[in-house]
Formats: sequence, C-alpha cells, structure tokens
Amino acid sequence: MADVRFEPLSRRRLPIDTIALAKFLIGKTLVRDFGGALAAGRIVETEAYLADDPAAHGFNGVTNRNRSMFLSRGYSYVYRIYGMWHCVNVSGGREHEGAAVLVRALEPIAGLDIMHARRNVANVRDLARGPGRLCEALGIDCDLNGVDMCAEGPLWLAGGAPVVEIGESVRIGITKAADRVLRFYQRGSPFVSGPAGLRE
DNA sequence: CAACGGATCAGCT
DNA sequence: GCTGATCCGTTGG
Repeated sequence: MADVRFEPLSRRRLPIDTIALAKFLIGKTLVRDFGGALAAGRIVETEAYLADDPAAHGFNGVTNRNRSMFLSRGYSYVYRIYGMWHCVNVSGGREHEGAAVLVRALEPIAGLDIMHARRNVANVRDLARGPGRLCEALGIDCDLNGVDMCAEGPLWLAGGAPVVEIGESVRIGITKAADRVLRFYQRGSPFVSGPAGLRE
C-alpha cells in the first residue's frame, strides 16, 4: 500500500483549460516509482504549450514524436532535446487538442538519495532545477512517454499544498511566440530555474 | 554574474 | 544540413 501522501490525482480534478492546468500543477507532487523505491518532488515551475501555439510541438499536427500530446489530459509526453536530455510534459486540454504543460523544476521531497545517485551535483538545489535536470534526477526518458499520470505506475501526479503564490513570465528557451506569458512558478522558491529576475 | 562553446541526435527541410 | 521547451565547464568583466 502506497504512502497516502502520494495518492494519484484523479483526472477529473485536472482543469481542462491548459493555462489553468499549468497553474494547478504548481505545488502538486511528481512521483517516480523505480519498482518499489520512490522519488518525488514538489512542482515549482511549469510552462503551458497551447493548441494554437507556434512554440508547441503539436502546432503542425500529430507526428510520431508528439502523439501523446493529443491524448486526453493527464498523460505524459516525454521527448529528447539537444541530443542528450529529456523533458516531461503533462498532456492538457481535450482529447486530440494537442496541448501540454512542461514541468520545468521540482523541489525534491523524497528519495533524495536516488536523485543524487543519478545526478553528480552536491546541492539539493541543483537536483531538479530545470527540465533536463529533473528528468535525469527521476530517471525519466522516452520509455515513460504516454503513461497515465493519474494512476499509480512508473510516474504519476499526487496532491500537494493547496495554495502558493504564483508568479508569471514569458517562457524560457524558445524563439517562437516568445512574448506569450505562459510560464508559471512558485514565487521566491530557490528551486525554480532561470535567472533571479524570473523567480521573483 | 554574464557570455559562450561543446556535447549529441531526432525530426524536419 | 540545420534546429532545438538544455546543461555544464570555462572565460572574462
């Protein structure tokens, strides 16, 4: 029987609106199960990628890579970036919509020894501050693409603190639609990625 | 602290 | 061929 703190969120609790989902996920928990050993972190930073959004991988329609973005909300979309890293999203919107929320940073809360074993950094702060780093810390790769994150399995979403102060900014590292304010973060958290000006 | 280059490859043009 | 939802070590102010 799993720790009650990590009970999966039910799909009907996930907002259908993708911007609302990106904000909703701040403060929730991302849980990774390595066959019995758990690692988990509190989500402190997200970005929304919308259906009519040139920066979103689903903008030009379904491809083999982005297929899981078009599932109903609450499934993982994992892809490889810059040859050596992975990024994990939570699919958003209605089925076939092609929206997603990128999980950009975590505050580690469980299984820190597991994360340290996977990432060669001294500080807890550097374990999962950034989308590539958090995937490395939690052992997330393309094998975990398309999993149901509203049920216990290798990767799922659980509850968290109900209220946090949420900051907003433009998204990081993109060139298309770079002026849209679709990044959300827990204001003031040292576990948020990006320059200091984008954490306040 | 900011800027820059290297690592490394799937997906597209 | 080129680009990219990144990270890290090094260099310079």
